[in-house]
Amino acid sequence: MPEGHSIHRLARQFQDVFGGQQLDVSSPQGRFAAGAHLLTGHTLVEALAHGKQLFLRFDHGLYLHVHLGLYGAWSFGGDDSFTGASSIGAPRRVGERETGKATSEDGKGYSGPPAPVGAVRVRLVSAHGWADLRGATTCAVITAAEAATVLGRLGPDPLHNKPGDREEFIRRLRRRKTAVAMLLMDQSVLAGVGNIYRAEVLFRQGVDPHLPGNKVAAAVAGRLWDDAVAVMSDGVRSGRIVTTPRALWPAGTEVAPDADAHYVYKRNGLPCRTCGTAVGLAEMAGRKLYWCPGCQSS
DNA sequence: CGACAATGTGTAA
DNA sequence: TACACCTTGTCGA
Repeated sequence: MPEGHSIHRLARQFQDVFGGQQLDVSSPQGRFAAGAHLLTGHTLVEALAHGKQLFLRFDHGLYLHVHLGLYGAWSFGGDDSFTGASSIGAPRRVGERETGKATSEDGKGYSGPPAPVGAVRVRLVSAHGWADLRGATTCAVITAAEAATVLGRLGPDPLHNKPGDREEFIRRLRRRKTAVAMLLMDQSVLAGVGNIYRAEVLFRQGVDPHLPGNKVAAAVAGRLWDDAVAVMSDGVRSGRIVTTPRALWPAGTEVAPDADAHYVYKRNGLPCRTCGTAVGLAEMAGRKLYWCPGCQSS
């Protein structure tokens, strides 16, 4: 999935290209036909992200709630005014794999959305462009009260970093005996972090992933939060997860090659970029955990 | 072409 | 702990 940075980019994208506009909502695939009927003809007032949850609020008080899950994605297209409204560089796709690649119906020749390709759960159409949702794990029309319930289950989001969030994260992490690597993926402890960010932040802070939450020093927990803020904010800017510094990329390179973008994620068996120890791989609660046994021991 | 894995989560056993 | 969800890119035959 799309970790939290992708969802925050999506919220900005929806606000930019559809905010204040009346939308035609449909479900070409059919599975969301009832929900689409509740929203169509209404105006998008606000797009919100918290962690990996996305909420689109409409003028009659109902919300479209979307969670992309493991492989959901939104794709976009439209005329020049639609593309120009986007503040995130108008990617044609935001989700499991972002791409800036233009599609054939883009730009000057735009004459409405293309025929749906594949299983399009939701299609939003404005006067100037469209958005298609595929593969989401959650897609529902909910009330304000229901949205509040979803938000209430989530921990602080490093991409909001509101006053008190840092302390709240430290409290939630340190009151549990579960391994810190599990807790960083627990959305009620920290909202928006997924498998890549958890591995990379633990490495960058030299924290043993197996250390119980209640054994993580408060200062160390604070550094985990601060690093998540830094690295995820960068992800919102670039649309990619890059956790290595430029010094580790080939000389003269401005953009990190995929092979050099991470310290440990999917680098099992390869030498640690810092100490040379082979990067480890373990299965933890059904997810792959990558770490450096040399740099991250306690 | 089929098999499989993937930035995730909810539910059942 | 297992698997259901049900899309897409990648890799091997």
